[in-house]
Amino acid sequence: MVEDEAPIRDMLCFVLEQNGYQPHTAGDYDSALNQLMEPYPDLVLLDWMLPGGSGIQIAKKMKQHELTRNIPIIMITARGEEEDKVRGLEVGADDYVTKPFSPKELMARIKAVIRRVAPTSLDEVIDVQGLKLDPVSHRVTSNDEPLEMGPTEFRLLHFFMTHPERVYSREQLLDHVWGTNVYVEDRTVDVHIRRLRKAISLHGHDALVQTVRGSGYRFSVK
Amino acid sequence: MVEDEAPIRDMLCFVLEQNGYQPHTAGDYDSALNQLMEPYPDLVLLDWMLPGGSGIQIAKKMKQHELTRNIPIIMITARGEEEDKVRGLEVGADDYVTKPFSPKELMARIKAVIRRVAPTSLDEVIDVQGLKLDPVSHRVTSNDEPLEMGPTEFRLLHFFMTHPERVYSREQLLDHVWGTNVYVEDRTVDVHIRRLRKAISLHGHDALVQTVRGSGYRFSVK
DNA sequence: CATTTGCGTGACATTTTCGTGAAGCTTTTC
DNA sequence: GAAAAGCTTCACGAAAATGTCACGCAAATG
Repeated sequence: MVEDEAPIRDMLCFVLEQNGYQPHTAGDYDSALNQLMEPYPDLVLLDWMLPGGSGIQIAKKMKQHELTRNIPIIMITARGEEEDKVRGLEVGADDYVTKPFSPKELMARIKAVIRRVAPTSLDEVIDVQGLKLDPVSHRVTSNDEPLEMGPTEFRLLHFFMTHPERVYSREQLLDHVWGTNVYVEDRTVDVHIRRLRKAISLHGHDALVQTVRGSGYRFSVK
Repeated sequence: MVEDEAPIRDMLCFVLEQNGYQPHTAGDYDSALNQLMEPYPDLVLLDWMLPGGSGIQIAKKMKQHELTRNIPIIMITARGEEEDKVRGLEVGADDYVTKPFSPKELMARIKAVIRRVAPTSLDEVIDVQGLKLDPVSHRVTSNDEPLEMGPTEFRLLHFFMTHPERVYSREQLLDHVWGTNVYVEDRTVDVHIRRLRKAISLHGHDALVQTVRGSGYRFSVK
């Protein structure tokens, strides 16, 4: 949370902790950028009205660097500051709340953004019915037997396992797994889906990658 | 979407369809007003710079009539036209975007407006008497038992469940579920209605899809 | 009650979509 | 710098989905 006024910081911290989050705060530009890498946040609450107008600077910096580009941003604007909203959304903020806002509204937006962007937390071993993926060691096992796959298949599986129970079109998968602004044919996804299925088919785990005809693919336990 | 320039219309249509919306377009005042009632839109994207300054006229007309008063409006303005923005918000626009705008910004605003106006019905599981539809995972269950159906039947059911207790003619259903400018026979709807009923008949949920003789179909709990 | 109108239903041809193997090219590895 | 591995595209066949029609039944009409 980047917010220069201490009372508001405290209030927000209280609300966030009440809801099970672990807020880290920053009051100015430098402090905010320092905390981007350590501790790496799941979401940034960014006050747009920082002294010196540095809110937009922070957002821009985040979008420039690979590691912080995908951290979702919710910006906090004052009512009526329409220009700020426009610029914020242009820069890539995912959502915004307008001061004054109710804690309930803020929580709803945080949950919505996190659910959309990163349903599962990072850097922990993900286990779905014995199919385990370790983002740190870059290993995948099926009932503790090691599996082999290419880099793209690994990223694809990682994305799927952190975003389960949700349909993604081929273009969305290209955006999330390949990266934005990559000109690759839609159907290329099919081939990697096939390779991924083949790679994790050992104990029938290929059934987790499901085709949703006309829409895309889904990673699901059901 | 009311926009007089065809290239921009096409671009916006493309973006909207990519994001799962079903845009209907109008290029002028008359065409726009005609489409307000049929097909009844969930949201109006209104270009403020229509020839003859008729953008504001459309907004005024909408606010005068009972049935169109509550349809949210997002207006599209040129950068710097502050007076237009002020007048637009006075007349009752819910939000605005400034040309040129990024697709991401437009989508964020559309979602924000829809969420504010109709908190439910977006990305949430819809449950009608045990018949559940999850727009995110693209799943339908009847008393928690999974149901199978084709893409068209899914879209049809999704439309029905978000617009219950209201009769729709075959042509209206074609507009909303198939999309504009599709030349398909009216009677084709019958067949898909039948397939939908069959698909959700597990626990008698087919009774929710009702025939209104001479008028069309209705999704209703009564 | 006879007729007309509107709707349900099964079948079928066509189109769309997806899985799959192979080939060519690029990147990485040793 | 050569070999291996990986990525992308293409082509083809299989499967699913779609649109249309014909027929029969049921509801409205008068």
